[in-house]
Amino acid sequence: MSEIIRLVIADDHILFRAGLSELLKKNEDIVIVDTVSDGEQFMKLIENQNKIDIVLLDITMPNLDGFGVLKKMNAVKTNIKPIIISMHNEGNYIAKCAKSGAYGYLLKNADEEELLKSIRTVAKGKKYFSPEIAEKMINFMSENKISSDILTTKELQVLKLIAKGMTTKEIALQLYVSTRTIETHRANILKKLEVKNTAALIKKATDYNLV
Amino acid sequence: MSEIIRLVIADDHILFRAGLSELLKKNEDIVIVDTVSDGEQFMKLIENQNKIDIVLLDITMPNLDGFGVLKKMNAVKTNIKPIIISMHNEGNYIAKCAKSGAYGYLLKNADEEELLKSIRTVAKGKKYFSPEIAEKMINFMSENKISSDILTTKELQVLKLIAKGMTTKEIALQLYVSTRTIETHRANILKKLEVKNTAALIKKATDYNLV
DNA sequence: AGTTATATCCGTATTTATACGGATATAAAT
DNA sequence: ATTTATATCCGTATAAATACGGATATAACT
Repeated sequence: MSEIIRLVIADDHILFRAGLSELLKKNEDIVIVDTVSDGEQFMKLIENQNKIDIVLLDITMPNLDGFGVLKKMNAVKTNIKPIIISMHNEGNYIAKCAKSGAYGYLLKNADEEELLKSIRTVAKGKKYFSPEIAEKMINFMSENKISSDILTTKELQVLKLIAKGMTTKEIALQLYVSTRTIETHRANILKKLEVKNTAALIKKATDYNLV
Repeated sequence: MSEIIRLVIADDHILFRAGLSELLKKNEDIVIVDTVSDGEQFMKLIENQNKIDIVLLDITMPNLDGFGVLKKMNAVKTNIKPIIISMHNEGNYIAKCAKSGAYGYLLKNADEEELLKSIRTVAKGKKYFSPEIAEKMINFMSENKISSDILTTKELQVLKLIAKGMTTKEIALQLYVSTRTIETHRANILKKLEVKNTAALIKKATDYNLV
């Protein structure tokens, strides 16, 4: 806890910003450098002021939202580590933030302990995603698990080879059957998964984790 | 801590099984119903014995591995909740397990606290993935963010429409350009992503989260 | 001023994939 | 014993995708 953590809060809700400041102020190792109410203000801030370790970043903000900030920060060279604070708990959002360079993701109803834990973990350069967030991600990822038994084993085998980029002819050779057989399999697979062509097939198959 | 948690360990490493048993035995709310050394044994066990709440499941086992067990358990009606214990910390594995119905995922070098926490959380019917695991998943998800800039915006746009199952002709109509233009785009996309056909393209595109 | 990247378009040809309408053998299920 | 599902195969035909070879206009970068 020796090092001082310099922190900025970017959130358009005044009360939330204030409450968060008060709450963090109590900790000797954390200094609130500034608070801003939208992404543009934040970007202006970091142009002049680069002694910032962490920004607590809201997703939904006017002018420039959290995603926008993440994007711009990727372009600019900076070592400010963003932690997303959001009401959205859909795995959708979480993955998107992670990909955009977020170091953490907190729900607004997270408790103080969780908040401090994430700040201190991220300050050390490590990413932190709470078990609760992990659960959301898991649920998001495991939603799509239907239709793994509507295909026969042969069809599934063929599907996997298609996904590897093999043509009908190549598959037929490898499986020691006629190309017509594979053609029939393909037709049946398309029908069963209710798609019209290979592109949609592979999209669906990967979405549903069949390949 | 009131309720008794009935637990089975499925792992082919004798010492690990034993150690785990000893460790868990100390807790009054946990009872080790049995320990087995492979998936087949476990499946036989649950045919007769259904008073099991949780199984600690190793991924790599002889005869029938952890994935196989998860799969079979999906088919059979049971309320045994599996927690994966694995040496693999690749997000790859974790996501696969989550999709196959795992309630938790622990690394073999997790500490006692973590283990108990996950067991008790899962016993309550909630899923539990440790922050460490969450981090791996995040890293895994954000690893594949390459090549989102090797495609031009137009190419990316076309790629997304291909993934939706649209044909070259349909895409051309929608974008008010010639089919030849879309053909060229397709060719360039294939070349850039180093794939030979649509199937492999969509596979790679989804893997790398481009669509 | 010259290169590079992007987006657009075309000809010719071949290869793959899809559509439609069949068939047969086998094993499992009722 | 008959139906059902699976896996295999074929003819004919069209649609779509891929492989070559080009080209032009524009904007951006050096």
